[in-house]
Amino acid sequence: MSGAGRPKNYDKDKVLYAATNLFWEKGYESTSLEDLMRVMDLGKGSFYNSFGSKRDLFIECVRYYDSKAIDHIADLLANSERPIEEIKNIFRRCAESNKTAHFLGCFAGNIITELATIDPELTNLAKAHLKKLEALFLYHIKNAQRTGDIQISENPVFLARFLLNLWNGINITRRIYPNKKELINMIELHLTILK
Amino acid sequence: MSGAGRPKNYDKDKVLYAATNLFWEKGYESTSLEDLMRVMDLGKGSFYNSFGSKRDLFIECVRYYDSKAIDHIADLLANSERPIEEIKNIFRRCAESNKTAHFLGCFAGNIITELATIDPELTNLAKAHLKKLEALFLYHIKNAQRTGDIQISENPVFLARFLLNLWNGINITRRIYPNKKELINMIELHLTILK
DNA sequence: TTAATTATGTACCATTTGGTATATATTTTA
DNA sequence: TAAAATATATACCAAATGGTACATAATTAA
Repeated sequence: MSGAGRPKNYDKDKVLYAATNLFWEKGYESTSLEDLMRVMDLGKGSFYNSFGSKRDLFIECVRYYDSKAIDHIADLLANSERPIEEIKNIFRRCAESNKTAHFLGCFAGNIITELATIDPELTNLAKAHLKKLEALFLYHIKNAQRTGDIQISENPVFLARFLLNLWNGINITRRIYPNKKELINMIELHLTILK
Repeated sequence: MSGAGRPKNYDKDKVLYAATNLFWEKGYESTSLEDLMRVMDLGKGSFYNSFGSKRDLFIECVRYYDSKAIDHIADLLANSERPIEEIKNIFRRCAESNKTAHFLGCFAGNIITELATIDPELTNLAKAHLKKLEALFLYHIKNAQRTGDIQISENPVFLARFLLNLWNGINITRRIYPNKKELINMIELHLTILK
């Protein structure tokens, strides 16, 4: 099935997941190869044979995260009877995160902030992710305006970007105020626009 | 005037300014001592004699930036006849930044994002800065509600945090859409709340 | 059963990192 | 003018960095 040669001794999905979580926690530069090899449980030989370089692995991790996260949210919204309410609940659940999740923030937002002036290619991967998120918002806002689920007649492009900015803002604000009490009212105030 | 000993050969304000700009551009970890010594035009001897360590210098830079930036905005608002309009204009001017400013973003937001899970002490300096910014918003929102300059009766604490989140969101959104056209409508949509 | 193929473990490496030690230079104070 | 005090320049350093070379192990195809 998988051709000749010694078989891989690890589960690709598992090591990618582990690496992604580490990059998420520490950022790109502050994650060392030693760290990566430890959490992936891989030796140097396997690491470089399989992933080429730290940078290549990072790219794979971002793509891995991108597809998983976007698929998840797309499914959530596609299977909801009131997608706008589901979008609102996604933001509300942000406020209810535990401390760890608050301090981790959004993987894509973190990458953009760390690498904006340092590595445009890596930054673009993260930008593309957030643009997909915005596109999901836009799609469901347009639908809701058409079906009458929301009454606001504002340009849906602006509304989607408004939500993207709420998302991005929370990524920083949640580190300053890592608890529901301090976040939820600010978030609800944003959501009053979507009606 | 300044006691015995060989006098310093550099302007403290200038080297601090140069170091701050470099940290702003590259972040904490990605800024090397070599980089710092170059932009500060200092040798190793002077560097360590005067600033102790890279980390100590960073702390000085954040404090330096914090006081300058907060003083500037506080003055702007204190000297305005309609502080709420001035706040709105601050956000509008964000949208009008040049590409460089868009990619640099907010120094404090960048620090929080890079160091949230890595260095709580450094992160706290940046958090304190953004809390001061929020406090300025709050002060002038309360005033405007009292004088009738704005009519909205929403809890001013929530309104101030709403603006803080707009600020934080722009820090990331501006990297994705680094131009006025793509930012201004989203920003204006936020500002419609403040009336 | 042997050759081809792929994975793994290990020893090694050049570069860069933040930092120290120390000799020397320049100033003020006594 | 000598001593004390501070600044600067330079040589040096240990540790960590990402990465390579290569021998060996494990599998399949011929």
